[in-house]
Amino acid sequence: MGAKRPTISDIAKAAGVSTGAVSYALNNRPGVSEPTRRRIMDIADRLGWVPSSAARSLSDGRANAIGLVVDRPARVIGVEPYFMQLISGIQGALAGGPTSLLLQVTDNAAAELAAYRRWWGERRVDGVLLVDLVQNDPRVELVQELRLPAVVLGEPVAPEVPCVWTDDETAVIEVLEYLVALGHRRIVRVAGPTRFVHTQTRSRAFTTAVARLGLGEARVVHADYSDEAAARVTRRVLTGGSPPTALVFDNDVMAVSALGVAHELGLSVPDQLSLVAWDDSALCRLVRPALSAVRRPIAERGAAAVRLLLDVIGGGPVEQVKTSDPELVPRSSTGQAPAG
Amino acid sequence: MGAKRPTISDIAKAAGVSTGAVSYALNNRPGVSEPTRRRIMDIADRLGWVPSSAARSLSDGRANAIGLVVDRPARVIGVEPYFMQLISGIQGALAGGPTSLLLQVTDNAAAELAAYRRWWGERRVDGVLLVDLVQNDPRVELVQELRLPAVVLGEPVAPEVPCVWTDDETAVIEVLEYLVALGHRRIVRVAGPTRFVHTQTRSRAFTTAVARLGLGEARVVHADYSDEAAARVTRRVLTGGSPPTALVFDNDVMAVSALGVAHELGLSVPDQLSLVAWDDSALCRLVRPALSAVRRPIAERGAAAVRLLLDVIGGGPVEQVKTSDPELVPRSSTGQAPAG
DNA sequence: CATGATCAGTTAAGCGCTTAATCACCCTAC
DNA sequence: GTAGGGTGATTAAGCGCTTAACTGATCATG
Repeated sequence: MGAKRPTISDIAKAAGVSTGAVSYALNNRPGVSEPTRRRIMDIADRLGWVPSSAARSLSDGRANAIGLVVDRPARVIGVEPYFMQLISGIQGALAGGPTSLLLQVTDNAAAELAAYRRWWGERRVDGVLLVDLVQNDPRVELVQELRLPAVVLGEPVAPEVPCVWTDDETAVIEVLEYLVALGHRRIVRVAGPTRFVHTQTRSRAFTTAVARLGLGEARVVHADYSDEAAARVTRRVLTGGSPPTALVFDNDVMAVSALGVAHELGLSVPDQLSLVAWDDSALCRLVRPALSAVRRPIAERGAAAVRLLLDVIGGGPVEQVKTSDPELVPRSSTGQAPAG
Repeated sequence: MGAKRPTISDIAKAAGVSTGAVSYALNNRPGVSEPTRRRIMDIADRLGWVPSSAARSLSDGRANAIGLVVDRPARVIGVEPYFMQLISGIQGALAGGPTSLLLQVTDNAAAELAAYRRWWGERRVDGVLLVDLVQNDPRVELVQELRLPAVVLGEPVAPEVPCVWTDDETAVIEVLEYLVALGHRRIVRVAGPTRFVHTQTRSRAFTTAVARLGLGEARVVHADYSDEAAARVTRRVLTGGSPPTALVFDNDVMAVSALGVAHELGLSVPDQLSLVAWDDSALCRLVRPALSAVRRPIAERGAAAVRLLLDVIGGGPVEQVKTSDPELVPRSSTGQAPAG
């Protein structure tokens, strides 16, 4: 009916006890007899009582919320399935609990820092999730300075920072070995921006593996995850000297974009050119030929990060959690290297 | 440095005034002299003071947050650029202000209702955004019962419910006329689930226009926005009796999926089959042939909805805001109908 | 039978902020 | 000289909940 929200004192009145007793009862703490507790509980949910988060936060200092800020231009974020999958995973781990997710999308790093600082100041969140770490990331410094519980989604940065990571290096190697087995020797990696730590990690793994496999000099080019940049870079690589027979991308959007470029250049995929996407998604399945991709457990990462964060907030130990390994899903965009 | 968050009483102490004075000063209300106000302000931001949202909510009853719950299966949500664009728009309108966005992704309607109810009970949000309305939507009833300010993103449902809507009907007509001009007469609409109001709105417009243009009986088939369902439905339609020469989809993912099916059936797009997507996105640009699409101002909708919601929360009048019109972006997936 | 324990509650302070009510001045006006 | 009127502040109550400290019983124990 009306818009009156019952408070514990309404319950207290109805039960003929003090508000203190009600609080103890509802929080399952000792101090009230079993029958009284039951009576209070009954009244509480007959009245449809829900604790006021503001009052709770104010008195116990916990916000029952965690924050995520995503700093990628709107242009990119719309296309990439990555974040929505991540958010799905996060919600999965949050479901049922008292904790909510505060989301912010910004388009510059300064705004992101400001958001974290504001949330902290307002005591709006108990902790935050950090994604897309860059070298010497100022956010890491910030959360440490503020003593704001945080979990890094990506790769271990320092032993005192909890994180959830995925073994990308092994996956890079697996992809390379797979391509080499198909006869490819000129393989170019189309990576994301250099500043991201995960870009560097993968590039390092790539370079090392290329050397180990005796493929000559490793070639890595960079784009910004957008289809436009990827198209530009791919076009240049494919029309330059000693063009590669296989391309490995850092996300799915860029790989799909490259498919268009190949088409435009009259290169048949996979007969003349093989393509591998990172981050499998419906996108990869949807296009023709369907893209071979490295599937990472994105939702799992999100869920694990949330669990870890809630742990850390609860005073648990700092851990570095490893997710299940990425796996290569071969589809129709990879095949034998062209002869000669 | 440390993790001590200053409160107004710290400021009061430093300024040698009462906390009341500090509060008046920081909120720009009368009751303090200009010099004192300035002094207080200075101290406040030297100390890096940020108001505690919990304390504020508790005392003034406002949460400074709005909520959005999206109820689509994780499988679908990851692919569709729609929501991320919507969220971008929402954030744009929120940026700079004191209001944050609380997001929840669920996979069933009951959980969605529960989320709204909980947020209301916890006084966590000042208002909510409602998307994907269905016929006689229980959420509308709920927010009215709770007197929870809400803005519907979609179509007007009732005069007392504020909403932001886009003129889909005209767009449907425009698309049809465009296709008819290209010589198409057998046009099938591949729609989203019937339960959504916007599906019905578009279907009605489609049926009416088909009749008016003398195209015989209107054909509408339904899928659930996913690529799998779209592929299934498209396959059936294209291999059935009197196959259409043009298909109009209710989102981008389904259209892309249909492109794959056409390929699989050896139908050349656009020579033998024309395809139109709803909701333009990078997806449409990325595939070959690039998809003709109806572009809707998604981010604009989000931003307008937020502005309206903040208005309503502030006690403003209930309005029905119309966004700019959708526009057809012709690309390579539409062409002359095949002869005969 | 006095002495602790134990149990079931109550009281009241406090979390950080807003705001109505009050107060102490100083200034005009009659 | 005193009533009235602004200013520029202070006081204190209250928002809804948690929790340490306290109160009164009831009950076993030496």
